[in-house]
Amino acid sequence: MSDLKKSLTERLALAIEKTIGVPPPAADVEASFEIPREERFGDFSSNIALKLSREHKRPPRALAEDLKKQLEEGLKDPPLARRVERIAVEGPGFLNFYRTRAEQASVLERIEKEGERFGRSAPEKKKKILLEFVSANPTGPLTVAHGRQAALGDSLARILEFCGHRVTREYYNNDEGVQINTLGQSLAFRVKQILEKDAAREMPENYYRGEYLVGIAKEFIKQFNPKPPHPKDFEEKCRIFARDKIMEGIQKDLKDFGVAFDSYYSQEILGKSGRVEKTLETLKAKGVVYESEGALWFRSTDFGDDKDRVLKKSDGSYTYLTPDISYHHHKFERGFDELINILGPDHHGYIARLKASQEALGHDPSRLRVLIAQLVTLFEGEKQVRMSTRAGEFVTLREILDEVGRDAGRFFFLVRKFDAHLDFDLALAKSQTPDNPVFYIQYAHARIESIKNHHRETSGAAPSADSSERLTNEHERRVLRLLSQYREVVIAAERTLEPYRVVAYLEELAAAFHKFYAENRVVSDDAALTHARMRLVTAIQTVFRSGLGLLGVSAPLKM
RNA sequence: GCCCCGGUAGCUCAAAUGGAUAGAGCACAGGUUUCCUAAACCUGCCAUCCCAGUUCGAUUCUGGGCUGGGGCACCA
Repeated sequence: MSDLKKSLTERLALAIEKTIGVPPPAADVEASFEIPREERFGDFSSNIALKLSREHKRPPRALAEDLKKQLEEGLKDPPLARRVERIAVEGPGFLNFYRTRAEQASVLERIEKEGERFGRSAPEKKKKILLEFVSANPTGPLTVAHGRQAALGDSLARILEFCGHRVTREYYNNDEGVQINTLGQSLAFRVKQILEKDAAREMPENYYRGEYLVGIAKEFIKQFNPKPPHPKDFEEKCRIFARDKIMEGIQKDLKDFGVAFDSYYSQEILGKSGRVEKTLETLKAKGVVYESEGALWFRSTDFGDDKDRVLKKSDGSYTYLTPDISYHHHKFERGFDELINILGPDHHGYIARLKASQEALGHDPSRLRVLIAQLVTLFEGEKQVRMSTRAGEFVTLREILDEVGRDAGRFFFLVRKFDAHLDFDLALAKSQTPDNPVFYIQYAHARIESIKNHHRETSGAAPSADSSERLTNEHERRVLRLLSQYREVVIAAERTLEPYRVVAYLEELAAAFHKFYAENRVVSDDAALTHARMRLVTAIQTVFRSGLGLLGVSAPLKM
């Protein structure tokens, strides 16, 4: 909350007390403030009169007028003096606050002073957060779906860090289990296929059929020179080889996508640590585990799940859930205040049981937040690009990187809120035209750099006086207003865990800048005006750099 | 059948805990450059799935319907 908003909140609370006799809850007053959608409704707006009118049986406009009178008393003195120009009652009973010009322009000073830290705010509570994302099984290359999760997770981490939290980016590596075994068998099959020229044999339905295993098979042959008949450990060798090769590829893709994990948490190591058994014992001790039909069950229905879940199958092996429970238990034990998981839509049924398990273990389930990133549909212009994992064909993250590059890729993955389906138009992302929002924003940033260069070459000394009061036309006011909203946007993105808010903001700022630029010369004969406008565009550039940084998109100086 | 996410302009999406005349971009039609990058700008056109309810006020909340996607394992 900005200090002006805070002062207004306090003043308004006092005014309410004087007008209706009782002090209102501070939270209600604060919540009544918003930044109006439209500029003509002022810089801040409160709907408190509308809210109070029912309870106090007074028409909202009349009530608002009374509050306005009380508030106007305070405009002559600090902290509101020279900051609030006027207060108006508008619409059905909104109280609208209009800042003075000096106050509007004061954001420039703040940006100059704070630089890239501008927009940061001290969180109410600084949290230690574990953000788990991607966590794709190392059975094949990363797909577009993982791309979205990677972009989302990394950007979220940047936003949370910007807001003062400590974030650990973690990848849970499912490096053992049924799927990895199948992967090993699939590679063994491919190797034999090559060595024994046995291409006619049908690959079993459940095997990983993607072409990428053929390449890995060739590498395997080159390295080990295996000869039939294959020894007993052949398949095991294949399993390890395939798994590790694929994981290498995944890590390379992530690196090239600009996503760096702080840690990779191995399911295999977890299994060997004895932690899973310990967690199971803990659950047993809590009395939430029972035996039935030869299997071991978790009574998750006690914690709001639809049905109870099997922990240990009747064949003695664990389900996927069991080590995962242990893993999340360990996350809490490692001292994180909050856990955030980003999962694909196929996992949504999984959330309830995972939360149930953590509650059973004595953790507050609300400290585990699971974000479901909805599916991505690829388009090439109008035409949908079909993906089918089963046939072993899918569009990979690598292809996105090769086709549209890192910046456009990341940007387009972030452009919608994560719980909405995403249409990703490859043709648009590739295009270098004004319809492409990435270029639109980056171009604005580069254009400002160009103005700065021009200014450096043509202008002499800067005027000493503060000339920001010269920024009065509609474009300049619009930009100033947007700049002062940046902080609120970042805070909203932090609260909702939605980076797309930053995207939308940057698009708006870019539009405002381009419009300003089209109508106004920055560098002119008027030294004071030039100075003021240089400050303005420099401030815009700072915010672009900051905002693009939160998305993990570069801010080029030249295009 | 149950659960989750959706349904807003021709298309893709916004809209703060229920607020003011529902905003953008694309597409379409037209226009703008002696000047800091035309990768830009300007003008015009077009919308809340349906039916009730709550409310001073509903895209937002409630109920019912229609509709798109995903999920409902001793798979991972």
